Amino acid sequence: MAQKHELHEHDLDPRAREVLREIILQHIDSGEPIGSRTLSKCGKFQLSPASLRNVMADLEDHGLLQQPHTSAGRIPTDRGYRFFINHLMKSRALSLRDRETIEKEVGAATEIDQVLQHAGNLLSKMSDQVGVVFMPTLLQFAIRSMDFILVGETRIQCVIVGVNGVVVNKIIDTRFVFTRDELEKISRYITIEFAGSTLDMIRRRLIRMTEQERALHDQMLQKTISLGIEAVNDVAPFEHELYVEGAASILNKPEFADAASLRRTFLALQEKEKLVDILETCLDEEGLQILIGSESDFTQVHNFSIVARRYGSTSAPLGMVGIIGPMRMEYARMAPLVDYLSRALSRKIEEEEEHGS
Amino acid sequence: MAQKHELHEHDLDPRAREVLREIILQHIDSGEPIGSRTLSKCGKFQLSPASLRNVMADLEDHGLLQQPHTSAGRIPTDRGYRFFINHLMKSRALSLRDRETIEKEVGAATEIDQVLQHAGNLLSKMSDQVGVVFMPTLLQFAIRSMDFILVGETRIQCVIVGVNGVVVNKIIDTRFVFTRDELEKISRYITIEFAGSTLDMIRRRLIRMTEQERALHDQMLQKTISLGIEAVNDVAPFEHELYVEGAASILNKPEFADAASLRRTFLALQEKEKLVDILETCLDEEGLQILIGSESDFTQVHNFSIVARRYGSTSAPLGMVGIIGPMRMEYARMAPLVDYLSRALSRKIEEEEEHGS
DNA sequence: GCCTGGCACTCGGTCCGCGTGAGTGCCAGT
DNA sequence: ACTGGCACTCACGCGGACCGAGTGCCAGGC
Repeated sequence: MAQKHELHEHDLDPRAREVLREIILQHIDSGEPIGSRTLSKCGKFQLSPASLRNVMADLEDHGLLQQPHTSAGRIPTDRGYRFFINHLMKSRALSLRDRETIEKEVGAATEIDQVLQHAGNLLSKMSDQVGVVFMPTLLQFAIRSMDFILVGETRIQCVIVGVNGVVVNKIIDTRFVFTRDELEKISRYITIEFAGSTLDMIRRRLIRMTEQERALHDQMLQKTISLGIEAVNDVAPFEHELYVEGAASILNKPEFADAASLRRTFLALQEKEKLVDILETCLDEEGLQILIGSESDFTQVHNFSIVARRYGSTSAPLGMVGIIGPMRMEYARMAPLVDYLSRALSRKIEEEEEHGS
Repeated sequence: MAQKHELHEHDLDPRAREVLREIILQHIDSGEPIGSRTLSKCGKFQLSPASLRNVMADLEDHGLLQQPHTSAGRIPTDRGYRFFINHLMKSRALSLRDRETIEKEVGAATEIDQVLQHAGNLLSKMSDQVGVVFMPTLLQFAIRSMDFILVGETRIQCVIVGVNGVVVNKIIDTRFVFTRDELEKISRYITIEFAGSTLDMIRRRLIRMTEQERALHDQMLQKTISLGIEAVNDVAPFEHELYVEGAASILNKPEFADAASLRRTFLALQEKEKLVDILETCLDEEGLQILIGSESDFTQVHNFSIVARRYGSTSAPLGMVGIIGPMRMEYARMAPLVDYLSRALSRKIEEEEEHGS
């Protein structure tokens, strides 16, 4: 009888909602299936176990609860969690201490990579879940400068600095031989010419320039364009960075007690590509995102939930930051935590941007 | 009765040696404890189980075998493996195909980081164990060039290129404000002045120069020295790089079947510091190194063995490459594999060095 | 003196049966 | 509309029995 369509708030009478809420809260706390008896004794309802059983049967019909086996209590389904998060959850505000901790930690590091890694670490510690921080490729971001350094006779390291202070390094093997002087000139030229453009724009302009160049036969120009295109063109090596911190904490959760799921979990956290996929799709949405179990391929397989939010300057989103944990997690605490941290990160990055430019 | 001192080859009569050898081979193959009956039936000995039991009892007295519990067969101890490796093992030569695979893979990548990561990956796949590649800090290596790039108003990225083609990047926050022109001059000056020196030497010379500078009050020189010292001084951020590849494969080994050891193993591979410690100490030895169980703190706790060998140019060792697996691994195959790969890596690096300079 | 077959013993692993307790659905009564 | 009662189900834990692999020891044979 489980209904397929999204459940609205008013589809459930207030009592049923309270019962669902209590079951989820208790289950989050204990990890055990919740039975009618335990629920009756908790004091929140002046109802006998039998009545609660009826309510719970209704909730099960709605697909919000399920029984792991016939004679066990109920645990929430993915839909149950979803309903809880949308309609029932009262997220606790972050304590002053927590906020201070975040501000301090985020403020401490100066280099962007460090800030991000710190953030993941911090998140993992504060949530006791796995913290993830994701920074996608920089293709769509504007650059502040672009420098080329001689690293071997025909090997050049290209250092690109984004307007938001992000630094990306890439090594290019080229067919030309460059001298230090040439590279300095080229660096200066390209930086002046292209500062403020996105890598995408730069690539297109460079390609257009190839045509002009054919007419001029200017060797220096030719080298410049060739190097510029090399640097921007094959953008794949601008690997997205993904920090996964505190995998240890998740291993102690009772849901990952047995060897099989422990192994699966381990492998899942290693396979960063999948994770990157998910976070990339989340990048389009603005607010706090919560993915529960079956709501994405990745979380489905592993019974994970992901709580994440975009961070970055107002002008352009930079990446995602969030936590991964078992579906049974304290969303009421995780939500404000991730929210606050992502905002703190964003603020930090904006400051950096103003300050550095 | 277990003897403490190192066991020599002639301490065991030939038959006992053969028995030990066979037990270890069979145990490596099956993972199970080996009993006298199975051993008798294998055909290699024309002996009854009872006689073999006597031999095995002797081997146990020597501390080479042990029983997991009273009524089980025997498995090798750390000492048993050690004796096996030192005196009994016949390492198979690497097949032509394997050698070709290695040559191809090592030859493919151009950037040193990539080569190393590839190597770890390859090693993991070919051995079905965890592959590790370790590159320590560059303090003791000579540099080819040193460039400084403007990344923020008071933030400079320093790009150091070693004579062996290794590129290291480091971002410095400085109290001075630099212009592009200044940085170009400084880069050129430092590169000309210090090419060929090790970071350690450079630091010492720069510190000596501070005194001269006080007399001159040359602002440019002051800036140069300050930047140079910053780049070299706090060398900790030249983090040693450690690639751990293919952790998945080790999880399928039967010795890590239960949840507890699975968890321990997982955590062990995450804690890279410990691993770095070990590999660092191994860096002094020249040939192939095999660490078994209790022979180091790390391997003891986790029942690991490590097979590793130094790689790098003849002039200076660069790092360690090897595999980590359960003590029960095919040493006869792993040893030549690691050996060959490390030599291939070294050759590659030497070529790079000649070619690039 | 070395090898062997025999024998008693030990111990881990598996299977079975039982009791227990938590939980359910349904129904009749208030 | 709520409640108590009742029969039923099922996972889980426990103890006992059994089996098989392996051992140590001993006495006998080449």
